[in-house]
Amino acid sequence: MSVTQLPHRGTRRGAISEVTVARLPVYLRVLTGFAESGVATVSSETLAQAAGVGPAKLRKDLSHLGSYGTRGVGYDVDYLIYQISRALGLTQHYSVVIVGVGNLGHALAGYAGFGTRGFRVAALIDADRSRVGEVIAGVEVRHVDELESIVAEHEVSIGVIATPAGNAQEVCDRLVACGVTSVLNFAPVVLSVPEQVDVRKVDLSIELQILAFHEQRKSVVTEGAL
Amino acid sequence: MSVTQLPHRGTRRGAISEVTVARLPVYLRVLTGFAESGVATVSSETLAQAAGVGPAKLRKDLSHLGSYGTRGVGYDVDYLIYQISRALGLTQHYSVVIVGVGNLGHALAGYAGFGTRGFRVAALIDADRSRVGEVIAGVEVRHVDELESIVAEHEVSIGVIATPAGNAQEVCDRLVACGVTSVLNFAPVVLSVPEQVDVRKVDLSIELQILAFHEQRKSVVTEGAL
DNA sequence: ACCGCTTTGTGCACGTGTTCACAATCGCGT
DNA sequence: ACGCGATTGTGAACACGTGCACAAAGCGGT
Repeated sequence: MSVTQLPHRGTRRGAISEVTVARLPVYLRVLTGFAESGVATVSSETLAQAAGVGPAKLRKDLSHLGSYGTRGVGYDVDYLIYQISRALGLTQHYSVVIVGVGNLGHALAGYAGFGTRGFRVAALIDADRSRVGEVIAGVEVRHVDELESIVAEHEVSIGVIATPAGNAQEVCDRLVACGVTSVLNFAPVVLSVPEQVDVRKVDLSIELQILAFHEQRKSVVTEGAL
Repeated sequence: MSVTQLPHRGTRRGAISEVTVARLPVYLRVLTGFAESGVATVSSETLAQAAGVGPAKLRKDLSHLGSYGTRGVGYDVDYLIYQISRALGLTQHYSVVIVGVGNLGHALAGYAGFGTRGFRVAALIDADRSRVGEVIAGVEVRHVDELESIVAEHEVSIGVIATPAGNAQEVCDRLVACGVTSVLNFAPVVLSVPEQVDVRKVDLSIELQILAFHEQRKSVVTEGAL
């Protein structure tokens, strides 16, 4: 999973907490699965188990969006999907640019999650001119020199950085300079951005290291049991 | 960033908390950068800024591993790198298998973070026989039928799942059945695993949706300011 | 040897997130 | 119309993470 890079900007009154927001997409996915299976209503018990959380936490999370369940019955699947989508802002449409068309950028471009649910990949951007013009998953690769004009033209609000670590900050600065206010960073660096920009970081190496820690803990425990 | 899928298994006495463990790899990376720049000692102030956290939090995190700083001076970069590495269990070696050689599996195989720091990719595994034998980033692709024997032979403890969503749970079950105790899941599903297995999840779509939420919040605020 | 400057390590207070337990509420059968 | 079983929504207790503020402790200059 990924972690926010910046400390919480003061939580507004009545706002949904950050941890809750992070869980809503999971509920949404599970609910979509139920909907496709033809399930019409779910209890917090069932939904919570499918999402891997406790029922109480689930109900409290959902209660922050409003009272969309009916007591004694549960939640209407379709209606809850709509409400969560709305709370997450998925009823609007967002244009995304992916900068860096290496292996990772390639994978991201092909990722199904991008096309659906309100996200449209406006362009793939790379510094290597030999890749420019190539079409990946229906999207054209364009040169990084055009970054500013692409962002302006498509009203891009979300930038995905999949460049090598060395270029990430520069790319980020350029994105921010032309109005991008959310950044998803795959490069292994800590980006510095102005206050109002949100950065989320996905870092392979960090995930592995966290797993390594738990592995080690397990072996120590096992030793201790001998 | 990514998130643990399961609730905290009871925190052991004297253990390092989960949030701290998640930050240690960041400190480690920043420290490595300092070391390469020839910096010998850093203060909590400097290190914290580079890592994007507050100085107090940083010191408290580090204090959980022991007293490795010297007052009035700061932390010895090399020594601290060693201590964090040891705390994370990176002084040991871990064998990893990557299951699913699509775009994402390809990207992961090529990712530099895997080769270094105690992680060795034992094999790439795919269900498509036409890919078997291919060599990616110096690692051979082998068929999923051999999964169990590969895991046993290389004493694999960490499995990376980069398969389509539909196959993820099955692959996970097989990995767990032959002794893998840590799983890094890129497939957009909630895996169910036995108690002692750690699962971490990296989910593109979830990250985007979280960013979408913040984007929406910003535009609402902007509207309100008109 | 001492003093003052710097920086760590940490006790304490605060805020946030989680869990429990239960009252409020709904549908349904009679 | 009414009562019963089921399930939500939530107040209150609790656990955990964060940030402040300061005492403890090292270094260097005199």
